[in-house]
Amino acid sequence: MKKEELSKRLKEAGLKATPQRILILDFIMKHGHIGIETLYEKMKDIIPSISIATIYKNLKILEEKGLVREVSISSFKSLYELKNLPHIHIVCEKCRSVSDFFINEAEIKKYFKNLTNFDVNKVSIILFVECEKCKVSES
Amino acid sequence: MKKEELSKRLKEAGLKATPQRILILDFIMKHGHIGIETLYEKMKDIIPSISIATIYKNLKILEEKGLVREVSISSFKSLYELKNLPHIHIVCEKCRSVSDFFINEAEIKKYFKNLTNFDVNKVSIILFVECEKCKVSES
DNA sequence: ATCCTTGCAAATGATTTGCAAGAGT
DNA sequence: ACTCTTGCAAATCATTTGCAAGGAT
Repeated sequence: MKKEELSKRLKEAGLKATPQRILILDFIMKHGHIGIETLYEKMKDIIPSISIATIYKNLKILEEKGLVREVSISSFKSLYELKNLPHIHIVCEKCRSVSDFFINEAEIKKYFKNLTNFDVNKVSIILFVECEKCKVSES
Repeated sequence: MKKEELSKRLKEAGLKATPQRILILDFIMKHGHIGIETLYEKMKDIIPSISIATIYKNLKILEEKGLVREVSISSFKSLYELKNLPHIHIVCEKCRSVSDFFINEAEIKKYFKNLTNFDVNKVSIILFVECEKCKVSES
């Protein structure tokens, strides 16, 4: 997604398209998910004057406007991701990498509706596994 | 579960069975899941000298020893629960109540193995719904 | 008796806030 | 021009740590 598209998305959400916000979205997009500290470090290279308070404020408002989602995993710091395609998270317990697995959301909701009898609005699913890389590098 | 049983569990984990620890487990058990601040408030009624640092230290060590699990839900503070029967969390988006739904873990793992092709060690599943109470109290 | 745990206070870390200057529409 | 956003510094809130005294085995 190019800057213009991100800019457009911001304006549609009623937010001004500042370089800071575009860059936040851009980095989140490139990383899939990214933590605040990492975001701050990377943004400093491009906007050296950036303040971490600005990042906090923007992540908050971007989440309120529905552009970004916070990902909470026990014993991890919060990560942030674009609210695009529905997916679940796969966490490697060895190397602590987090990756996305895209899903058919309706399908999953149906499965859980079936199981629990609740109409599910939203799901948050994390699978803890050992990733391929770690399996291979095992002695 | 009675105090003696909790005390036994602590000793089995190689921890001393102090009143503070027993009370922490007792409250977590009674609440299903409880946050640190609430735990602190409730414990003060029974052990007025309790320090919140003690609660932090103990939750940490209880988690390390596998007696307790931290539950992370976006925009919630961490909750803690006993590591007993496998279950998933159902969160009402209206009243923000959190409840447990007990599952057949093998079954769920099979479902996701089937879907993702990963051998799943552990799952963390949160379903966001509107609970019965909230549905009823809707105008 | 020994070692672990507690409670306190201080230290650290994370997040939020107020405000004046600057940038986007 | 007007309003929203930024960056800074300070304030607040959450979590961790060191240490001396007390408690569990």
